[in-house]
Amino acid sequence: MGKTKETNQHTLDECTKSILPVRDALEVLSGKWKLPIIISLMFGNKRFSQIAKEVPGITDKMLSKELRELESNELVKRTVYGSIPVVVEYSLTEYGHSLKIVIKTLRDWGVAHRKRMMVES
Amino acid sequence: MGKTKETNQHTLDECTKSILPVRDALEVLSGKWKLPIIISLMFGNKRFSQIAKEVPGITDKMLSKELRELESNELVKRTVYGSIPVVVEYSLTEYGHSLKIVIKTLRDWGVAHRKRMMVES
DNA sequence: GTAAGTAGTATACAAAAGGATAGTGAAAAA
DNA sequence: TTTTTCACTATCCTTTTGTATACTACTTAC
Repeated sequence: MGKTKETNQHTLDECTKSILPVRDALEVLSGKWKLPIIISLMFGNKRFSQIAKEVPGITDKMLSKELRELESNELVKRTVYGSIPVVVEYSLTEYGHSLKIVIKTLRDWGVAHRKRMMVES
Repeated sequence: MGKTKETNQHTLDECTKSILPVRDALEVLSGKWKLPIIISLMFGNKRFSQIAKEVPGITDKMLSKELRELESNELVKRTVYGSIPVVVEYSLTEYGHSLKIVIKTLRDWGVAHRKRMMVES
């Protein structure tokens, strides 16, 4: 009786210790568009319309909203050049680049997942 | 002129090659609850109400919905024992366990992210 | 003169995700 | 006898996400 309860408590603690940081990460990264936008910026600094072309399916409204969120989380930097015509460049911050390994891992899993789905169908 | 266009086309292709698999992964994993549920099952097979206790804040409705989706993607297995009372056990499939590295990477980033936020405030 | 590109914003709407609360029916514990 | 446990489902509601379309004001190219 005591044993079982202690064991449960122990795994619950360990469980929480894993869930909380993952939840912190998800708060910043979750949604359909943030990671694709970051991936596009990993290949170089881009302007608004360039990102729009490279992230298939995104609308201007979503891109603008997501860029603002990424900027407020210090993952992306926005720089304005000149005034006529206005040119705006987006780039990854150093912190944004720290997501490289997360993206690589997720990408590898995604590749395997797609293969698996192909075989099944 | 030709050079610039070729270069752009090249990075666009590479970019797409990264975005598509990440998008495949996100389709299965995105949302607030799926990864936390999987983490809870990484610590052992569980019954419905046990998962509900270990994933802080989740409602029965969300848990039931997410478990069904995870099952249909073959990440989670649902087993019914006996009939009175009904006992249902959830477990990770082997495929579900392949997410271990994804979760570890995300967790590590989340830990660093939380530290960073603490320092800032 | 017209179209396309620059970086977005405004508006209206539909769909999906998530939250709060209550209820089911049978059994076992208080 | 009332409560608790089990594994959910039902209903209603709000918030978030996403889509579609049009618009701004200026410049360059055709």
